[in-house]
Amino acid sequence: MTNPPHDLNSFDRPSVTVDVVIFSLAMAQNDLRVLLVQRSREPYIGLWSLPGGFVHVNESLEAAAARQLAAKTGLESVYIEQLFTFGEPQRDPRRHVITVAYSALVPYSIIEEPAPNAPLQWFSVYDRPKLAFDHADIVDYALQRLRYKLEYTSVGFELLPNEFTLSSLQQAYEIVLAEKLDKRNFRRKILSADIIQETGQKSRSGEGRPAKLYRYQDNAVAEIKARRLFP
Amino acid sequence: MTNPPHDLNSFDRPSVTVDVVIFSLAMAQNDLRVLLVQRSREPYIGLWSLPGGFVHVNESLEAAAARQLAAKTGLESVYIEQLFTFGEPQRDPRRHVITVAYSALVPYSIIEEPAPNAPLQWFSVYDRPKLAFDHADIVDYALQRLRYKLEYTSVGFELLPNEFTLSSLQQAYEIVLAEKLDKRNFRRKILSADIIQETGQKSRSGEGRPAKLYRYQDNAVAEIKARRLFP
DNA sequence: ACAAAAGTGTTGGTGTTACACCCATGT
DNA sequence: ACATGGGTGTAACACCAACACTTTTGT
Repeated sequence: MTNPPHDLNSFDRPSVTVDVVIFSLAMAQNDLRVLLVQRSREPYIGLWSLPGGFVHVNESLEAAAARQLAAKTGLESVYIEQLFTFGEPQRDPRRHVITVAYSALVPYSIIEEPAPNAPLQWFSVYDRPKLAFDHADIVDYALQRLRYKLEYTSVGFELLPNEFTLSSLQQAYEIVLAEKLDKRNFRRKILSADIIQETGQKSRSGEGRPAKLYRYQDNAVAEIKARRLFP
Repeated sequence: MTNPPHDLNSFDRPSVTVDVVIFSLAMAQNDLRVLLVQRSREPYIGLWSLPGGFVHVNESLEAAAARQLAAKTGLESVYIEQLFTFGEPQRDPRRHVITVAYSALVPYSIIEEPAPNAPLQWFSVYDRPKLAFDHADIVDYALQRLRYKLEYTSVGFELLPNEFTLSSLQQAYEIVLAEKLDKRNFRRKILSADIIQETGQKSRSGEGRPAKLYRYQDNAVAEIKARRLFP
């Protein structure tokens, strides 16, 4: 989002915003969602856009991104990562605004659903409305990057609650990658990567055999071995 | 480089620069070099720093980076890539300056050596002077990224002239990765990637058997197959 | 003829994919 | 007892790493 400043002076330098692509999973709907805000003023009034805003002076970029995230979700310590900086002069029709794009991963179902007509909604990344500015490019880029990182790092765990079953982890991977994975191969690879541990508990959610619950060993997103998780 | 503006007003928003890590190979010295400029004013006067400067209004980031590159090297159409954006408020002791770091690869020996006391010099990335601001971090990051991309894309060709031998290509890889590679495996992998073609010519540089010359097929830096070039 | 660099194959090991059935629980 | 989802092993194949000698040229 690139709101106008309160004074409309034209400065001789571009200004800087952050925009945050906030992803979360809707496991029940088998869907990857992104949080969008509806613009209340020109330009692009009524269109949806990424949460974002100006970087304050003496505020780090990551702090600015975290501030946007906290403002929209109330969440503070979630995974957040710089993506890319978009600076085409015409990306904002009013004046030159450079935006540093961030991506955040919010654990599944941590946030309650907004009211149906709220100006803040979750949308499927696979079926989203027309976005303001170049935000569609930013979301596309973020998705591509998320998929890529899912394959060779352990970011995937950031989308799940602390304790999870291997099936739900696999489902998360399948939703993001938009493809089916082989159950046995998936389990072997995750287990052999040695990054999760059993909690000793079992989930008993409805029917079927209860599944072992696992915990991610480390909060840091580490490279998984030398090789990709799913080539 | 983050020069002060001519007026020293303190604005209420951070300003934006680009800094460019310009790499080139010194094949004869088996060295990877980076182009640095010596600062002529405070802060960090006398220290070396990356070529850089403010992004003009209505100028794209990539254009600003290309402008810096052309100003220092005279080169226009070389490989240039956005790396990361550094925005810690204290990275410039004067005021908040956000810099978008770019990396450029300049073909081997395209540029003449500057005069010995010029304020613009090539330095070995492995043995470089103390750098101003956070530029040492930026160079480290650029080197890490270059190594990484070398492994799974074809950026390596950007460091060589249009026509090259497999031995010189291997030498380029060895310099950047700072490790020896197996000749037979290297050749097999490059040739099977199907991204270079024989020119039909041979290099006859001094002693030894003349080597076939190859040309890179495509100017675009493409992913090489699904797998890394050198895992 | 010899020094120097170019060029060339094979083998063992490791990782990856594809694939089908039994197990524990709730109804 | 049956429906539901959890959990497990193996065999063929592809890719990778390690390794040494022959060829072509200049001197």
